Amino acid sequence: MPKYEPRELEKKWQARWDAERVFAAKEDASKEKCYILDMFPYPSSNGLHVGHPIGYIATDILSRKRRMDGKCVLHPMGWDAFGLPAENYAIKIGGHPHDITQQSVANYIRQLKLIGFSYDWEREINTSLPSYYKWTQWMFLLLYKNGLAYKKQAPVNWCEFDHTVLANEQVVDGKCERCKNPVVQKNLSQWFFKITDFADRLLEDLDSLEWPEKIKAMQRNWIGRSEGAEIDFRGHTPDGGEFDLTVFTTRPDTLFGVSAVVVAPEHPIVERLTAEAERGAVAAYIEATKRKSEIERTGTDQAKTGVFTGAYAKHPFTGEDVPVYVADYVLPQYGTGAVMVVPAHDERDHAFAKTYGLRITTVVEPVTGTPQENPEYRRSIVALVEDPSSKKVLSINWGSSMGGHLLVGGGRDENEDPEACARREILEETGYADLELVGMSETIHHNYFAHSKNVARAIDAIGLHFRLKSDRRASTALEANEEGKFTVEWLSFEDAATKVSDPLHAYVLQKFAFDRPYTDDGILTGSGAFDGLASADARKKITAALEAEKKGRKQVNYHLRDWLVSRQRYWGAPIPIVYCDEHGEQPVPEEQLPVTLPDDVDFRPTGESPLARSKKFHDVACPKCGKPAKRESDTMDTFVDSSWYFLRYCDPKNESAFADKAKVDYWCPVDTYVGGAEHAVLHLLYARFFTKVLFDAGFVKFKEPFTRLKNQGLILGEDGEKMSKSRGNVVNPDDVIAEHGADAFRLYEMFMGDFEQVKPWSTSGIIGQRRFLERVWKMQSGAAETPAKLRSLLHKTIKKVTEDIEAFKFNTAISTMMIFVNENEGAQLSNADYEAFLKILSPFAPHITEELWEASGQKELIALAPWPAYDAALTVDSEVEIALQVTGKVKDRITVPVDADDKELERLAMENEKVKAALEGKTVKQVIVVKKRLVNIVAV
RNA sequence: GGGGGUAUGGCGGAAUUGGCAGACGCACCAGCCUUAGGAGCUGGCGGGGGAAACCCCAUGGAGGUUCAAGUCCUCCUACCCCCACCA
Repeated sequence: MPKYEPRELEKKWQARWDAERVFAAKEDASKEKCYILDMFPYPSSNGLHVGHPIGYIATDILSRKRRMDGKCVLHPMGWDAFGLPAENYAIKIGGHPHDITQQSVANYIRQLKLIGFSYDWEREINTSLPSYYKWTQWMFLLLYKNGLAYKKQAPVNWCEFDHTVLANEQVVDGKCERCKNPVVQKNLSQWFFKITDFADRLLEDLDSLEWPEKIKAMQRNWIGRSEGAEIDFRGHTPDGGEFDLTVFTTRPDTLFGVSAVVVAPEHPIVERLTAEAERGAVAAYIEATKRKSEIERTGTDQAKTGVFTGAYAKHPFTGEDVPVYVADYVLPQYGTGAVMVVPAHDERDHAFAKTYGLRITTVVEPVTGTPQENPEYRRSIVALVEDPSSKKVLSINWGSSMGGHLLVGGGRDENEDPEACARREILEETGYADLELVGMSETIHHNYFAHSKNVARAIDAIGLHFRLKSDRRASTALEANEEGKFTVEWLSFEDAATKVSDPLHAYVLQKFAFDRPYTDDGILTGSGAFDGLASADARKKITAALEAEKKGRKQVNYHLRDWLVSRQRYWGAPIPIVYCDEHGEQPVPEEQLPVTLPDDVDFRPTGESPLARSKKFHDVACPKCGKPAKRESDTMDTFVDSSWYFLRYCDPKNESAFADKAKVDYWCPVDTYVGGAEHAVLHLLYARFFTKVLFDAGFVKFKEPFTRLKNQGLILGEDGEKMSKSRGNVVNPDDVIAEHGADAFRLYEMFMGDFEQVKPWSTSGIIGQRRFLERVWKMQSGAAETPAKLRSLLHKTIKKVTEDIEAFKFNTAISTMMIFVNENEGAQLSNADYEAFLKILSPFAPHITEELWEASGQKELIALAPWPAYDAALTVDSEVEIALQVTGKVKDRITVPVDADDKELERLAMENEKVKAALEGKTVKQVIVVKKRLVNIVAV
């Protein structure tokens, strides 16, 4: 046997796969199809580092295995090739983005081929080529014709320094990602896609997907559906002006706690509602808001500022006048751009009310704890005693088993005054007597289960806030059963907040010590006819009452906004629209597509779209009348390109359609989709949106593009930090492969740990995989028959590897194969069994297994060989080792027949010498037998 | 502030879903082989005690349920990711 020289044989097999077109996908209606897809990369000029291919290796293993299963596999690769980095780099070095992209693509292909992936390279796509973006433009027109693409004036992120619009993702902490200068808002006429029309469908269909919960949660979050109500306030100014102002709230149950109405500074009504006397102040405030940067405006820890407008709004039910303010904590683009201020039940409103001295009225009584069945009713008090000189609160420590730290609490008789009751309890338990009452809470509805008395309780509690006037203490008067059960401690506010865990006491602490408003649901109070209702019920009833009086309505709002797709940049797909003086906005007729990028243009950003500078491009004839017209000069967001690319792979060279319908019907949807979690929202949401648009238009038969999604975990540098050029911890796969070969590299990436978990790279770790392959290289076969024990191990290994590949548990699949190889010494394997092992290893290490397969006398490729079946009977042992425990401690291990019954196992355990010794002088209380696992003899 | 996740030897990570914690690999240690070793082979390798048999402790922390807990429940801590003045 020659030495294992990975590089030599890897080149050999890669060349043969290419030459024989082994991985070219062909539709075959008689076979089950399987579409396994990687998120296509943006070909960066930096090339791939070792973190990138982990997902590609996983999909390659799955694809190779599924091909061997006899399935028809589509496993393509392509390039998300439009985008800013290539354009910026071109500007920097004075080249053209097209050339730079082509160079990067060539380098990516070289690197990917080095790793030995089984892509169908004949289906390679590139979003920056006219043959592709013709269909991106076609998609735009499809949306346009269905009323889903529209142009409107909108505020966008604008970088003053780079003179360009920036996508949201290019704005980092309110600054331009590239030049780090602050980003300002600018009003520009922009193209949007109406993704908001699909909000509910995008939300509902998530349930049907085999996606990580995390990604689904992020999408739900991004869509941000919130149910609530719009409420109309009738307003007036002292100058006799009148106006209608509608607010949006998710908490109509708190309507009776309104003490002001606030509108966003950008709200168009501000002009009308501002009283003459306040105009100066309001204008100054709006001006100040404009000067604020994104971060200053939207930081959650910013102080709540605002200005009174002089106007008042009438409460829709009580008719009371509440003041109207302008404040920048209200955002113009969400809801109606106006909110009702309920200081008692919203953190921001609370802070605002504190600053401007607004009334704080409790209209929702708190509910704490978990409601129980058939509770006993009680009354109680909870007293917070504060020592103002030391800023500490009085706590009673009952010990960890009795509820831990509490404030002072106690039961209250039906007619007892809460203050008197609290003073009595404080005196009895702590002895403090010189107290001043400074606050009393609303009724708190507390539910809990009293384990000591085995009874459920519903308690109406009153919280009281006392200040210590002096530390004069009387002697305590404890009941006999309370003596010595607790200690009295003074805790800092912060200590108390972490130590007091009982929900009732914690609420009282938060209310008095930290002045926190109650923002959860509860029981209505001070709300007229709605008193006593639970919040959820009250929301419905109050909304219904508003509707009946035509003063409001049920309303659903979404965080999701329409998708802004215009970009004032060169390196993207031109938007296929023409503007005619006579006929206005005109779509470019389909037969004129693609609208190609001009190559004679200076694409340096100056503020206007570079395409507008090309006369050849810009001056066209109106498609309708033929008179001179102007072409739209914006390009599309690159996320448009990637929203439909998975369809193009089905039929990448089609010139008359984005793909042949029969081919799309055959291959789609994608069965397994793999990529990084950074695309959790944007790309995956947009692709889902496009799929629904195409479904509605009858082009595809499925509503969701990606049935199963897996996210690869990030690979960190050896220092445990994210790999980056600036940190200097980037590892290049080229170097690793040059030293140990692609097979060792593939195995190591898969062996490192759980596929979806973050994990650091270790260059020394890869040697283990190289050693494993060296052992495989030296494995021998030729025995007439494999020994029974090894044969059984082989079949268990086949079973485990088969199941683990499907479940993306590649790390344990590899360790199982290592165990098999470690167990295998000398020429014990039959040729057939040896070859079966090579087959299950082949998706992981395709090159070495092709070589050994050939050396074993096979003429066909192992990549085309059938996946071995395992004999289920051989995966089950006839004997198993079980543990013998005495009271949970293992005393011995014995080997027993696998089908031994409980009685037999118990007998064997009782007869065991070590068990007998451990049972010496003890009485057996119970024997637990778990077949194939253990016998546990409980003895005292 | 909201949502999601993670925590197991020196390190990466296993653990049949409640049943023998530490599989597999790296690193390390000892021995063999070798002129040599960044090669190969054999053995060891969570901590503590003990000559040994064996005993005790141990899966971020504290409680709990159970014959049995890394796994289930309650509370807490630390770190990571995403979103965030969204009313």
